[in-house]
Amino acid sequence: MITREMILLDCDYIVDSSNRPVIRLIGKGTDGRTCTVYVEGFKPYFYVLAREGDERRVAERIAERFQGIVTGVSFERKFLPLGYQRSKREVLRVEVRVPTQVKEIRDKVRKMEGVIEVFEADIPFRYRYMIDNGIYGYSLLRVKGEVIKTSLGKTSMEMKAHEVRVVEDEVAPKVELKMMSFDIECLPSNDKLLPDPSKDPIIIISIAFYPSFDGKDTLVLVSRPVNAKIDNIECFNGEEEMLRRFLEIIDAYDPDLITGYNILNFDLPYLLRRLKEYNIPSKMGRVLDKGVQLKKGERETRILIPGRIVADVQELVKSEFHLKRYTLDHVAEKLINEKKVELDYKDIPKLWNGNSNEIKKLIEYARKDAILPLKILLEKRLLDKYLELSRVCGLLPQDVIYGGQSAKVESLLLRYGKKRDIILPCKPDDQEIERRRKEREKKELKGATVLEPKVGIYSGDDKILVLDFRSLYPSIIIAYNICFTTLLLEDGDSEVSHITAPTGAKFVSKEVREGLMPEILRELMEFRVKVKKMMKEEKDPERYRQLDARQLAIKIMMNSFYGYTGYLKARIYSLDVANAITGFGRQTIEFTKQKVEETYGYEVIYGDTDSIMVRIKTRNFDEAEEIGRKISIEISRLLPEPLLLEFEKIYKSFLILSKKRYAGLRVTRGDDGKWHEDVIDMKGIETVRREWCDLVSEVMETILDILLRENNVEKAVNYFRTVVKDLKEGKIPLEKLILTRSLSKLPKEYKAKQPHVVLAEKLRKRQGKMAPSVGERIAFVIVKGKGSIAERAEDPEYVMENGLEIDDEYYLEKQLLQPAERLFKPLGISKKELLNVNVGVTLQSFLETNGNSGVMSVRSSMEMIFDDNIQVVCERCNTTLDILKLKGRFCPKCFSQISEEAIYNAILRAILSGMRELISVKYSCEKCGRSYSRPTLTQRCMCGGRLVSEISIKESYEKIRKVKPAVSSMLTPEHREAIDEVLKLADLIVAPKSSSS
DNA sequence: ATGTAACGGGG
DNA sequence: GTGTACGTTACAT
Repeated sequence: MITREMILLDCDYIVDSSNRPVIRLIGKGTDGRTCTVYVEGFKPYFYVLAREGDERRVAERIAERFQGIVTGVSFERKFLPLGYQRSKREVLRVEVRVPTQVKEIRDKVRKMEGVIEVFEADIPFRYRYMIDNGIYGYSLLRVKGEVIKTSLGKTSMEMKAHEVRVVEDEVAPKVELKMMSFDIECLPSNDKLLPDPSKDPIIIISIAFYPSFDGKDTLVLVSRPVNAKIDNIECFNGEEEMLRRFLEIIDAYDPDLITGYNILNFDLPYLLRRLKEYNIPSKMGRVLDKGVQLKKGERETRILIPGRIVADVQELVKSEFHLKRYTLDHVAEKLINEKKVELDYKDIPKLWNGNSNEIKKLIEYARKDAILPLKILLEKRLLDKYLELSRVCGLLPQDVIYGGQSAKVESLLLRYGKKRDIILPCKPDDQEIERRRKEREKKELKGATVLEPKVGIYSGDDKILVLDFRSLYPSIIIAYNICFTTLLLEDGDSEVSHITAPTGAKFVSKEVREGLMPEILRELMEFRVKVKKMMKEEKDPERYRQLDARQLAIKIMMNSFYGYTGYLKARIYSLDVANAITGFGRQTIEFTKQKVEETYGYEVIYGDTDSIMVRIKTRNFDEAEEIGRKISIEISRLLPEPLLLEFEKIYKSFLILSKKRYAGLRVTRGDDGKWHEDVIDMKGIETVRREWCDLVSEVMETILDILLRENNVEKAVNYFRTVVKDLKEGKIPLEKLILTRSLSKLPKEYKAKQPHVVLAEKLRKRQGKMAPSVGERIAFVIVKGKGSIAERAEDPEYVMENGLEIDDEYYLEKQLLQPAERLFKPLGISKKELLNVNVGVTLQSFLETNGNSGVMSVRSSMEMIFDDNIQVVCERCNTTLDILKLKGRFCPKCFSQISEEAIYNAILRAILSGMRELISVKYSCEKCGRSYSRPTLTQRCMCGGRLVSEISIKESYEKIRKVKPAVSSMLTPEHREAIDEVLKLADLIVAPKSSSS
C-alpha cells in the first residue's frame, strides 16, 4: 500500500470483466510521473420524484420492470430545486449497473405511471463521481492504494485506489506540464483545392516541445529521405513509417498538452484520416483501450485525447484577443512579433520535389509553424486562466477550454446542491425549450439600465470619474438572497420573512434559508478577496501570475450565474429570478445616479449596468481622486452588503458618442506619485474591422489620439481633411488601401457578385494558371472606371504595374466617411464640414480654442518620415510646406506667421517616429550568414550555427540629423535644446555600432 | 426592421 | 458517452 499525490488531468471510466464500472483518474505528480488510478465500487444512479404516497409502489414497479439493469432503489429525503421548500421530500434513488443504462431507462421511467419527474439523470458518469466525492478538475488528490499493472495503462504507474482524498491547497503545487505543438504539411494532388485527406498524403510533421525532448526543442519528421545535413529532422521511407514514428514520439515524450494552430479543424482530423488509411489505431492518449475521439459538428470539431489536454491556439487567441485576422502569420506578428517563414503554399509540391535547399526551406517552414503556436501559448500564458477555471468550477481542463458557461455553473450547482440535499432537474428537452421560448416572448427578459449619455467631448477642467459596482449581479444575488431555491411560488407563503424585488417576485430572507446561488457566490467572493489579498503579499512573479489567473477565474465564474438563470437550456430556468436580478440592478444604478446628483451636485454623464461616469470640474487629479473615493465610500454605506461601489478610474478627457460607445484617456498615479497619461480605453468604437482597409484603422486611431490626448477637435478635423486630400491626390500608399476577402468556392457558385469573386475570374482569364484558387485570400483595391464596385476590383500588383487610378470616391464614401462621421457627428461636425477641404478653420477660431499653441496641423507622423522632408501645413491657406524651404517663419503663399511651436512639433514628431524606427536588430548566423529578423526558439540557425545580433540605424534618423541645422535658426533656444536632447539620446542608443547580446 | 447566406482558417 | 449543436457580418427582402 502506498500513498501518492497527483494533479487530476483527466477522468473517465471503464467496465471491468464482471460488467462493473471502474472510475479511472489520470494525473501527474510533482515529480513529473504520471499515474492512472482505478476506483472501484462507484455506481451510477439518478433520482425519481413520485406522486405523494405512491413512492413505494413506483419503486417496486421500477425494480421489477428493469430487472438486471436496476441494482437497487432506495429512498432519500431531498429538497426539490424550484421554489422555497419548507421541508425535504421523499425521492427514489435508482441505482443501475452501468452508466449507459441511465440513458437507456430514464425516458421510460419518466413516462411511468405515478412518476412526476426524473432528476440528475443526465450527468456524465465521471462527473457524477467527481461531484459526489468533491473532486475538482486540475486539483490535487492524495491516493492511497496499491500499485498494479494492467493491460490498459500507459502512464508511469498504475494504482488501484483504496481511498482518494482531496488535498486542500491554497496555491496549486508546482507540476510542470509537458506541452507539444505540431503541424502537418500535405502534398495536394489538386493545387486548386485544399488537400484531400482521403488521398493526399502528409509529407511532413513538425513538432515543438516544451520542455525539450531528448535535448531537442523541435523535431521535423520528413516522409522521404533528404540529401542534406539538417539538424533535428528524421527521415522516413513514406508516410506510413512517419505516422507510426509520430505516435511513437507522442508516447515517448508523453505530453500533457497537445497544441498547434487550427489543429481542431485541420491537422488532427487530417491526421486521423491518414492513420485510418493505414489501419493504424489512433492511440495518442494515455490509455491503451481508447483512441482519439473526434466529434464533428456543423462547423466545429471537438477532439478528445484520453489523459491529455487538447488546446488549439487559434481558438484560444480568438477568445482572448480581438484582431483583424486570425491567420498564424498575423497573430504571431501581433502577439509575439514574429512572422512565419515566407513561403507560398502553392510552392509546396515544387519544394518537396526540389533540390536540397528547397526541401530545407520547406522543413524550416514547417518547423516554424509548430514553434509559433507553442510560443504564443507560453508567452501569452493562454492556459493559466483555463487551468484555474478548472480548479474553481470543477470541470476537467479539457472541458473548460472548450465548453460554454452553462456547464461550469451547473458543475458548481450540482456540487453545492449535493452538500445541501438539493437535487437538480435534467436539462430541458426540445419541447421544454420551446415552452420557455414562448414564455419569454410573453414575459420578456428585461435587461440592465443604460443611462442616457450626455454626448460630447469632455476635457480641460472637466474630469470624468468612473465608479463601478464590484460584481454587481453576484452582489445583488447575495444581498437579496435571490435564488430559485428561495423564490416564493405561492402567495400563501408570504407570512415567511422575505424580500420583494422591484419586479414583484418574493424571495425568503437569508435568515430563513440562504439560497444555493447566494451561498456559492458568497463563497466565491470570499475566496476572491482572499486570493487578492495573497496577491498583495506575493513576491514571486510566477505565483503572482497564478493567483491573478485564479481571481480572474473566480470573477468569470461569479459573473456566469446571472446569465444562467435566463438561459433557455439551463436546468433551472426562471424568468422571475433573472428579472429580479436585473430589477435590483436597475434600482441600484438609478439610486446611485440620484444620490450623486442630489447629495453632491455632480453631473452623471453616463452609466451602463453597473457603472456611472461622473463629471467634476477640477485641474487637480488628487482632488478628483479624493472626490471619487468619497462618493464610493458614502454610497456603498447606503446599500446592503456586499454591494460595493468602487472608485475605478479618472479620465483626463472623455469622448462619448452614444450608448455603449465611448473612449477615454486614463490618468494613473505612477510610482513617483505623479499623475501620468495612460492608455486610451475604448468601448464600442472600433478601429479595426475586417472589412476596413488599413488606412481607415490608422485614421481612426490618429483622430482619437488627437481628440483625447491633444483635445483638439479642429486639428482632428484638419487631419482628416489632409488624409482626404492625400487620397484624392493619390498620395496614399497602395498597401493601405488593400482589402481582402477569401474565395471560399468556385467563382461560378457565387450568386451575388462580390468584388473578390469578379476579380478572381478576371485574373483567371488574364493569367490562366496563376489565378487564385479556392480557399485563397484575394487582395484587391477598387479602381476608377465604369461598372459596379465589384467590376472595378483590381489586383494591387496589376494596379502598380499599370499605374491604374484608385477610386478615391469609393475609399472616401465607403471606407473613410462612415466611421469618421460616426466619430465626428456627436461633436457637432457634419459630413459636409469634414469634406470641405478648402475651407480651413479660420485662424481666428483656431486661436480661440487653442491659444497660440498650434497654428499648423502636422501631417501624420508615419507618413512624414517617408516624405522627402519634414512638412507642416499652413492652417490659413492649407498649403503643405517643406520646413527646409521655409524662409523665416512665414508661409510663402499667404504670409501668415507660422509658430515656432508648430515647427518644433513637426520636428519632434519626426524624431519620435524616427526613434521608433531608429534601431533595427537583425540576427544572423555566424556560420552561414543567413539572417533572421527575430531570434529562433533555439537561438540557433537552421544550419546549426549560433545567432549573433546586429544593430543597424535606420535612414530616417540620418534624415532628421540633416534637417536639424537648417531649421534650428527658426526655433527658440528651448526648442532647439529639446531637439538636441532627443538626438543625443538617439546617439547614445545607436553608439555601439556593433554589439552582441 | 428582419431573415438568410457567407465566411473564417488550415495546405 | 447519463453531454450535443459557432458566431458574426453582409446582403437581400
